[in-house]
Amino acid sequence: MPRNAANTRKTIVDAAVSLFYAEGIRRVSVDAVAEKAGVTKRTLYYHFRSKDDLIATYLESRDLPNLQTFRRWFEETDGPLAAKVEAIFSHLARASRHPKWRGCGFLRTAAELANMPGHPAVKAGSAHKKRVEGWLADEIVAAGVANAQDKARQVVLLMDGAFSLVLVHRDPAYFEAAGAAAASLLGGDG
Amino acid sequence: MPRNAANTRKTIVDAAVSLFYAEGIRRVSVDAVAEKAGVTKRTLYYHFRSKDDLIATYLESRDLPNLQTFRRWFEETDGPLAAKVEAIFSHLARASRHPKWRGCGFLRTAAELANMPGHPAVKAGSAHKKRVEGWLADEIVAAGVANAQDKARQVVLLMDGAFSLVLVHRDPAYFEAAGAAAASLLGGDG
DNA sequence: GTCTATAAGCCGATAGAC
DNA sequence: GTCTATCGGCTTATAGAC
Repeated sequence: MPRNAANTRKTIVDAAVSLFYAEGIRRVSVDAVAEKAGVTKRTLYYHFRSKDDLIATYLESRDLPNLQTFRRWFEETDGPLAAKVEAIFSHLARASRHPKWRGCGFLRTAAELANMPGHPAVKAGSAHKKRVEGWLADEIVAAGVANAQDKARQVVLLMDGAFSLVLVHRDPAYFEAAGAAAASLLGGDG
Repeated sequence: MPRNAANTRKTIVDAAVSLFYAEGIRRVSVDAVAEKAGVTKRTLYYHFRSKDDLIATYLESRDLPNLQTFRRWFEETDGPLAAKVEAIFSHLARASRHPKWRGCGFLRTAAELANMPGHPAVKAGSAHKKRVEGWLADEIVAAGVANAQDKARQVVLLMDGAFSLVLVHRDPAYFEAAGAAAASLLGGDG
């Protein structure tokens, strides 16, 4: 594959994704991203205005892939709505057992940038979370369940609560408990 | 008040609490904490082994005060269990409107230290969250509601989900929605 | 126990060559 | 568009005086 500009840019973003997720955005230096991408820092600054720009690009690059993963887990599961939603939580529980799991990159970035509410990366996180909530609402409507907006919001509250508490306690049981609660409110026990 | 050792130590911890919560633990330097406390860096390092030690002390110092605030909000509210628990969420929604609000310090620290699971500060956060969950379970038992453990866990999932999503979206409505959901599962609508 | 001073290295960002 | 080289400043932590 020829090394053109778009290609180099993607290589840098991939390196940023890997390092920022693994170690946190403040802990990872621009030098480290450049080295991992196999380019010099000067090249990195040719493609990105600043480290903040790179951080925002990192999260924007994860929006669609993460949403698609949720959709796939949902669609691959047979049964009623409650079972399909609960399957998302079961997959997250399994993922959280992996030694490289570090919680939700969007939430962790918002936590690291809590003193900069208007930061583009925080906005990217907000947009992603809204997209997930909106998609869930659409699926709940499609399943003919009432109060879809309220229920979608409760599901994402449980999901992001589990992301946070599993990160704190390192105990996947919080994903299981959240999944059971989500299934229950979607009529999974009826 | 005489400036003795315990006094100096407390002054340093107070400065750390204020700065670490406002700006994040990685963003705040030891120099900044020492300056805010009105001591030199050498004095700070006399009282604390390292910055990590100071970070852990910061969170440990917030365990009891935060729990006591929750208890007070709960006890000051008249009515059934569901209303008393929902009041906690209403107070959090109000607090989150303050311009200096930055989410939950325990969750934000766990997010910043996600690559160091055994860090003493993360353990302090885990202990605090367990204490809140345990206290809620006790109150649910005392109110004679069934499945107290499961319900306490669902309440903390909703609460920490709201902490996270209000930080991302800067929208207190997530605290209100979480409070309504918590009240509902505790029989508030029955 | 608190001070002044500084070590030793990493940080984000830039200059200028080609 | 990518390179080599480096700036000025900030970082955690320590040495030695009193």
